[in-house]
Amino acid sequence: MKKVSTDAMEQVAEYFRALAEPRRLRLLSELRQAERSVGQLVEALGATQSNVSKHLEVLFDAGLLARERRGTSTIYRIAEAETLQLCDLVCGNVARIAARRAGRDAGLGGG
Amino acid sequence: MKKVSTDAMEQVAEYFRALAEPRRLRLLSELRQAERSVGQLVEALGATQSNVSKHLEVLFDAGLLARERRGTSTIYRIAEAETLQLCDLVCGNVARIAARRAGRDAGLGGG
DNA sequence: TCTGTATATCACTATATACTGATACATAGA
DNA sequence: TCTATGTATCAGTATATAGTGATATACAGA
Repeated sequence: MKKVSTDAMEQVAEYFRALAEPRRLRLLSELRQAERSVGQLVEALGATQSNVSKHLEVLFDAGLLARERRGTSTIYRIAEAETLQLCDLVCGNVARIAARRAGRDAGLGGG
Repeated sequence: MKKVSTDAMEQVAEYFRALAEPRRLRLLSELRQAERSVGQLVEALGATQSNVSKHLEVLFDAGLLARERRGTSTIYRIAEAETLQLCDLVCGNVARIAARRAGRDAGLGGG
């Protein structure tokens, strides 16, 4: 009888929304390897500094990233290991869905 | 050295985007218990038929739901068990982030 | 075919947000 | 203080999408 409140539903939706942008996934992918400064991430993505900064803010606000100042730089890193676990799970789901579709398109799965 | 393509990144983002709406999470929550017709879901959510139908379409397009016609009704169900696993993982993450914030607000975590 | 029911889609409005260039803010060094 | 560098934020535009009521489509029964 586990009932999920509307408020919790909104928080979960916000969490997903933070992950619902290719650029932000790129940022997580970069940070997966090691912590990085904003400048390094701008370099890696080839986007504007303003844009990267804003995306980092969204991920930080959602609780996905942690940050720390070192001199004039801000260093970002992934806040929790579970975030990566989530990305892996989703990648698996997406791959499976793509495979299912491919099978259907080829007429293998039957309908 | 696992490199993720931009195309895959967009697909994953689309997957997350499908989950980034409270109403769609409500729909998944309903369908978690059992398969349902559109009408039943309209009743359960108290939303308009047009709105529910559109959200179901988004979830279906993202590969999260399966559907089947029975007479004049369309019956929707969750396509894969992994989808629920994902929601559970995210709920855990959100709860942990909320707890971390609460601790910080109360000045327990130190900064 | 005609009627009723269930669902999907259309036309439209309102809102959110991704993006950019310019600018403000913060820190380091001379 | 002045200059340089790194980051965050502002102002403005373009686009995506959530929401609605109205309408089209699909099926069941008489």
